[in-house]
Amino acid sequence: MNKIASRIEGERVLVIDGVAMSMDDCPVRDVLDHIGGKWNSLMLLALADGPMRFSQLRRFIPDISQRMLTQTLRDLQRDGYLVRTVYPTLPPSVEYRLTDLGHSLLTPVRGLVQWSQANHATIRQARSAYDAQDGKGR
Amino acid sequence: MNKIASRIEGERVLVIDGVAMSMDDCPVRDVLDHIGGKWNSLMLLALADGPMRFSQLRRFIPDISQRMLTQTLRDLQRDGYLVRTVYPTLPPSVEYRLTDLGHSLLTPVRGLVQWSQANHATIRQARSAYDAQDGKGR
DNA sequence: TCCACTGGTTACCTGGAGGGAACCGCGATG
DNA sequence: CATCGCGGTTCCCTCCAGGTAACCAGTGGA
Repeated sequence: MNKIASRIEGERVLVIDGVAMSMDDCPVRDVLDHIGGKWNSLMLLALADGPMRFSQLRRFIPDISQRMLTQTLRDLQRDGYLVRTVYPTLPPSVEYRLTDLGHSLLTPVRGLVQWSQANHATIRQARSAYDAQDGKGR
Repeated sequence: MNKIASRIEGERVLVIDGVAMSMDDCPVRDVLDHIGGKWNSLMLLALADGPMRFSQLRRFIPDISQRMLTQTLRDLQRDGYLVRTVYPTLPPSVEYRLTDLGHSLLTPVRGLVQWSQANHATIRQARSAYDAQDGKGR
């Protein structure tokens, strides 16, 4: 059996696919929880091909509220995905630019984006099929 | 400018990286919101190398509550990532098995998992650096 | 004089994700 | 007779992500 839920040196660990995954201090969840926010991955994609200013991002993603824009940018900055630079012009302009870490995260994120676009129709189909049989035979 | 926030045939669309992303009915968010749940991606990984039964999964992922286990499995089944098969034994045993769609989703998910493990240390470092400077200079 | 734009902060509120615990029928086991 | 494991369902509660709106200082333009 390849699957092991055990303790290695007192730490609870799952071994899946031959890869150890810690449950107590899971790096995967630690990362996924943050980029899993409503706007985070979209923000990374928005900054993919060049830095943007605050109000530029605001116009680019019209659905985001000012509060969530600030918060999302702060979160991404805190995790080191982007840098915030203030230029002392009048009025001061603030530039957000992806770091190398941010750019490298884009690779797996794009993988998921492409998969989503490729399989969206299939999923919608599966959903309506499930809902239909759920309604009749239960 | 590569970035366009516009309307194509009345639909609000972002063009990022040369790829059109719908905002109104976004396939990416539609997928990411579902696999972004707390247990969903872990569940896919747990079923990666073979089907498992309900209580087998329960023991495998001890932290999940019975309620969330059922709900997560239903969600994944609804989206077509896995199939639920009841064997009329006594007591009836229920098997959960990934579909081809589920397996194919594992590819990009693994990409993210690997990235997370590779860059976890860097991120934690960035976080504590941010928190430290936030404390002093603000 | 009044408004708009810059880049935010703050207070308030709500919906829903997720946790905990009890309960279910059935059969096997002690 | 009681308890365990199977595979759930149901109710209740808490917490927080995220939305709305008001407000801020400073400057430029009509």
